[in-house]
Amino acid sequence: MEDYIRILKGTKLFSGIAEDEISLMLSCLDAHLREYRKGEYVFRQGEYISTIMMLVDGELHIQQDDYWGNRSIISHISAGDMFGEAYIAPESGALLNDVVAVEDSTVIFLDAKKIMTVCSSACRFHSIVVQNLFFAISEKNRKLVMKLGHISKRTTREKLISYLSAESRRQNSSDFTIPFNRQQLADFLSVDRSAMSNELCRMRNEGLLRFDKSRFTLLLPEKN
Amino acid sequence: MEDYIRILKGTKLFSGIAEDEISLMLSCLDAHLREYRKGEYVFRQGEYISTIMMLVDGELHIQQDDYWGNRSIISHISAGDMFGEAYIAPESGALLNDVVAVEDSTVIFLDAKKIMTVCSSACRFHSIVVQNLFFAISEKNRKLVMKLGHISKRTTREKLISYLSAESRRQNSSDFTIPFNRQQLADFLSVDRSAMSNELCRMRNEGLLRFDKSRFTLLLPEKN
DNA sequence: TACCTTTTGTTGTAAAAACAACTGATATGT
DNA sequence: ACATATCAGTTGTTTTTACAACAAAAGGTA
Repeated sequence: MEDYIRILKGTKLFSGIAEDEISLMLSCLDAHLREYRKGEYVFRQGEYISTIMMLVDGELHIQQDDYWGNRSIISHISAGDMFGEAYIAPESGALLNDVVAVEDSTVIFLDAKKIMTVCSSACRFHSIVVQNLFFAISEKNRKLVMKLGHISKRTTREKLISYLSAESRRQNSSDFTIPFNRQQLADFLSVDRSAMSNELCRMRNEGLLRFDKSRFTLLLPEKN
Repeated sequence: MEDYIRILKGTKLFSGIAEDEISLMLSCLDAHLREYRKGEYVFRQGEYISTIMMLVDGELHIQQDDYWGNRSIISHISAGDMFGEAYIAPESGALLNDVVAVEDSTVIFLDAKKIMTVCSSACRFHSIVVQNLFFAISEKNRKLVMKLGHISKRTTREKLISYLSAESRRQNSSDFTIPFNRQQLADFLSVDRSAMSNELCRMRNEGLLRFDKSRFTLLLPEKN
C-alpha cells in the first residue's frame, strides 16, 4: 500500500494532502488493496458497491453489454483515476457496468461511508478529502453536460459548431488549439472521421472558420 | 421565505429534514430569496457563482448561445429542482450557460461555502444536507453517463437498443414501461420522432421487441 | 535519401436520418 | 355526441451520414 502513496498524492481526491497525512488517512478510510490480472473483472454489472476505488497501476475498461449481447466501452481508466464515486449513494442501485482489467492492475478500495462521515479521530484533513471528492464529481458533471450538449446536436456541422464554440469560449479567444487530432475529435463527438473532415472543409470554404492541424480560428460572417 | 419551507422539504437537498429544522438551517446557510419576472435572466454566461439555487416557484431554462448566435435549450428546471451545484468548486470557472425565467419565478440562494463547511453552531442536520448534496450530484452524474451512452450510438436503432436495454436492466424485466411518450423519447435520444417511430416498427417486424404505448417487451431472437 | 507511418483531406456509393405532410386512433372537455 | 387536441404510425422526398478506398502531406528513422 505504502508503495502507492506517491500516486495517491497526485490524484484529485488527495489533492492538497501531504504524503504522510495520506498514509495516516488510509487506515482511517479502511483502505485495502487488490491486484487483478489482465482480463479479470473488478466488478460486474448488478453488483452493489460501498467503496470508492483508486486505480494506482494498470488500466481498466468500464464496459457494458446490451440485452442482445453487444459490448460497448463506456470509459477508460488510467492510473491515478478514481471510479465508482457516483455509486456510493444508498439509492444508487446496482452497477450498470462491468469493470474489467485490460492490463494487470492494482486497485485501492476506500470505504465510502468512512469518507462521507467526518471521523472523530485525528484526521485533520478529512474534511479536505470530502471537499475534494465533491469537487471531483462536480467536474465530471460539468464535463458530461458539456459533452452531452455537443453530441445531442443532430448534424455533424452542429456538433462541430457546438464544440468549437465552447472551446473558443473556454479559451477566451476565437483562435485556439484543441486537445484532439481528427480521429479523436470524431470519436469524442461520435461521428465518422471522414464525414467530419468533409464538413470541416465545407465550413472553411463557406468562411465560417480557418484551421491548421489542431489550431482553429472562428470567423464571423462578412457583412455584404 | 417561510412560505416555501414545504417546497424545500420535498427537495433532494433537504430530504430527511423536518420543516422546523429547515427553517433553522436557512439562516445558517445565509439563504436569501429573489423573484424574477418572465424573461429575466437569473445568471448569464461568464458569471461566477458561489451559491446553490433552489427553484421554489416558476420555471427556468438553462440555455446556451453559440459563437454564431444560435440558441439551444440545455435543460428545464421546475419548482423543487436544484441548480448550480456543479459550479461551486473554486476551479469550476465561469458559468457556460444562461439561466432565464420562462415564467415568473422565485429562487432561493444558499451559500455554497456554508453548506460545504460544517458549522460550529446548532445545525445538527448540516451533515445530512452535505450528504444529500453529494448524493444528488451523484445521481445526476449516473443519469448523464447513461444518457451519454445512449446518445453516442450512431444509428437510431442502436440508440433505442441502448436505452431499452438499460431500462430493462433497471427494471429487472424484459417487460417494462418507460416514462416518455414518443416525442419525449425522441427528444431524449435526440433523434427525429417519425424516424424513430419508423425504426421501432421495423424492429417490431423483425421480432426484436413488442410494444404498446409506453410499455415495451424485449424479445430474444428465435432459434432456427 | 528512401522508406514507413500517421494524419488529414477527397471522392463515390449506399444507407440512414431529417423533414414535411397526412392518416387514424385515442383521449378530453363541453 | 361533437369538436378539439394529442399521440403514434406511415409515406415520400431531400439531406446527411457512414463506409470504404484512396491520395497527399507531414514526420520519424534507418
